[in-house]
Amino acid sequence: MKGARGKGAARNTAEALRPADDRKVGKRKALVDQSSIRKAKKERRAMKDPNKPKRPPSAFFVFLEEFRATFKKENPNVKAVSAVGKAAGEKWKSLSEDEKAPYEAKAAKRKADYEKQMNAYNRKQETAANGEESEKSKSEVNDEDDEASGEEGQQQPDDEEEEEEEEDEDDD
DNA sequence: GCCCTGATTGTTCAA
DNA sequence: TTGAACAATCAGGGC
Repeated sequence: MKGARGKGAARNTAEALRPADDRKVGKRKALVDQSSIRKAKKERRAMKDPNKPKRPPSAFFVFLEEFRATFKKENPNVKAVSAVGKAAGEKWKSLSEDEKAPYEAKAAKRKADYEKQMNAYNRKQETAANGEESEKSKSEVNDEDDEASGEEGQQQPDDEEEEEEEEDEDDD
């Protein structure tokens, strides 16, 4: 992970629907004005579970991954992500349904994978919650003599979901 | 030095 | 139903 991710632009989905020229006008300033929003976002990110599976890329993002490599090769001097994003967006729109199909297939696959991971994640969460609850009731029973017992008891079932998907590259 | 921004589209989730 | 958030990327700029 690169740590700070630029969710700034994407957050303006409504704005994103507007012409680019509209959008680039003092965007950052406006956002800086919304410091409270930023704060909230920060808090949200802070409390976000790092173990939670990341959202799967959409077909466009799958395409973008590939496009970036190509774009870099063809434009080694252009480093701005905004340029890549713009170019990718234009190219994406120019693609036919047929050309988009493989990316959509990949995205679907990733999505399926994501759902699996989410399942496992949710199960883990439930198990943890249950463990906590039983732990709570246990401590209610034990009341005051547990101090020494430690937390070894709540060993989570961890990786029962080995995620052995192994990417069977089926595209064309 | 750390954190945020920009630029894009599609998907997901919450209200 | 609608709209916000987030997924990747990384140079550059602000504080």
